[in-house]
Amino acid sequence: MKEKIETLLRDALTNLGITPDGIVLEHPAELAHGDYSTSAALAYAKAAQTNPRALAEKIVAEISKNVVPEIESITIAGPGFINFHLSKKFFTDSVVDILAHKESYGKTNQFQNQVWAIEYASPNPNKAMHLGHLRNVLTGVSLCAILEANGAKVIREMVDNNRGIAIAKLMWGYLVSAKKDGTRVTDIAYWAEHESEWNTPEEAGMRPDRFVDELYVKGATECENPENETAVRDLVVRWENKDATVWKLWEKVLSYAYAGQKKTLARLGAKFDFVWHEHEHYEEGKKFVETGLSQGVFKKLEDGAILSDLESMGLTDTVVVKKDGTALYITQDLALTDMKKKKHNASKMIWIIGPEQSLAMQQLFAICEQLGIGKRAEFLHVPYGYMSIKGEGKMSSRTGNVIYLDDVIDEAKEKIIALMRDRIDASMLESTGEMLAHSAIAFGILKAGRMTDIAFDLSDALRLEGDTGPYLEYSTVRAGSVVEKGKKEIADFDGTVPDGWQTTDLEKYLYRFPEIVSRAGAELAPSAIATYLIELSALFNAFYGKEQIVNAEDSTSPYKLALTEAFRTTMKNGLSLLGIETPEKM
RNA sequence: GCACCCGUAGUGAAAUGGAUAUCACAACGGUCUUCGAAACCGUUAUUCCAGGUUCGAAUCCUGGCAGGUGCACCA
Repeated sequence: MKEKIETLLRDALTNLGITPDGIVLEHPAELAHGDYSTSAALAYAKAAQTNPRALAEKIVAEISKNVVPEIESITIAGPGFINFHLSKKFFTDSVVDILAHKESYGKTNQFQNQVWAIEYASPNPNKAMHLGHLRNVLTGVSLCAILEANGAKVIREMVDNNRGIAIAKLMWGYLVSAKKDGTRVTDIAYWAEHESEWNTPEEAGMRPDRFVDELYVKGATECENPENETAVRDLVVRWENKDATVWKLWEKVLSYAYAGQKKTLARLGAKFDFVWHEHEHYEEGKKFVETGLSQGVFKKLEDGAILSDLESMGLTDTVVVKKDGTALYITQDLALTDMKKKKHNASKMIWIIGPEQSLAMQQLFAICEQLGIGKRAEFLHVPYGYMSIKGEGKMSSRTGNVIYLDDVIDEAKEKIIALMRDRIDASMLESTGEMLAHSAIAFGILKAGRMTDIAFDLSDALRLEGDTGPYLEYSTVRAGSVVEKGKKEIADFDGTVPDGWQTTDLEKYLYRFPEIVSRAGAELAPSAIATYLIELSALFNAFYGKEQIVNAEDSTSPYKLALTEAFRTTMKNGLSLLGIETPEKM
């Protein structure tokens, strides 16, 4: 429809002797101003040497020579805006279209035949997931869904940083403090022979991630004592030398970490096609550095460290290998990027990572280009705004100012279940509570612009009224039960506009959904979806309040039901692009 | 010092360069014997400052001010 009107405008302008170099056609903010609006008359008035309103009238006269059935009327308003009002039939047809497409309504093909490899989440396996991970995971889940809806083949990836000093601290914490009888053991050989004397998370009565979290903190604290720190460093060295006993211990603690993270990630809707484990590629990076050195991409400093040469790329330099010859994050990222690219043959590679990594990301991309791993334009860092805890300032795991994700979800769930207890079947409480808790938290984060800093307020995130996930879910579920009640009448809808029907604002919004999906994809903006869903729900709830939908006496009732079902379909599809599932009842 | 991000009602947020800046929370006042009140209807209140570009600026540019982040051998 949009293209159609644009063509009409372009032809009209050409006929008037104006060469249009671009036409702005948009949905006016006010529905009363029509369905599409253009400012072309304002923009081209000067070129036409006339005033905007006069030009607008000429354009309208020109367009009116053709009969377009979808356009009911064209009006001129304000300083010279031309407003297009679409016909009742157009809206009814769009409702029919939604009902026909169901789950696929809203899909576009703007990224057809493109492969996007997206890295997100990547929590370190020595800690339980906390609020600091939240925005990353939710943004990633949503963007993957949005890109898929726009036709891309999406590969979801995570990097598991499973080696190094932090993991060694966790191993040490487990060794010295997880023994069932509470005694302290530092001899790893003894552990290997008497594994069953150590607690499992179940035996300790803890969730595995929290078990790990506690042991890591214990290990980190122990390292304040130089003697212990030496022992921990020794673990790293022995691990790198593939000492079988150390590897056994390493695998043991990691298995607990993975078990915990897997659960939390699943609760947030995060799925992965590939997990890259650091231990499998961390040594590869140095080869790239050596190649780069011989090609003159890098230079060696007097102290032995190897430095980038990025001045020509407009970036500050960074060390790629330390003076002692050991690797840095960027060293292995070179190898990893190369591996990812070769594996997926991706047209676009995306890193969803916090904004503080911005410079490091640009450096990585630039170096990859210098080494011929890929072009800078194929790589994209997608950052997001900071999140602070309201009233407490920045989150810090060091100061113990940590809020665990599972606790937040559980708290929301408890509150929701209390509310639903009398209303729905007991067997559904758990799963519905989980869905709604997730929706409250996910929507609370995703409705904000991606780069907007958020002050996370726990009580605000657990809210159930207003601009919230549960509000959207409630609207959708309520629509569902109306449709259920009128399932006989809905069959009477014949796809035509009922007599005496006045087009509703709800219809004027429903058909825009695919445009919103397209914009969310182009701008990598989940918030575009979120904002649309709030507006759509408000329109449905107002419609619901004003109209009786199921009414045997009312000849428009079948269409109202069809409209309600179209709303429900659009909401479900929209929510799923935010990673949010809709329950049947709540 | 340099670079990047941000600044919108009391609070949290929205707004592809468009018309009277939108939504929610909070506050105040209404609406359940009738399809689900987690809802609806109404009232009050907002673009950091100064220039500039433009027919038109919360949005773009310049300069301030305030906040955040990063800047080579940490992860």
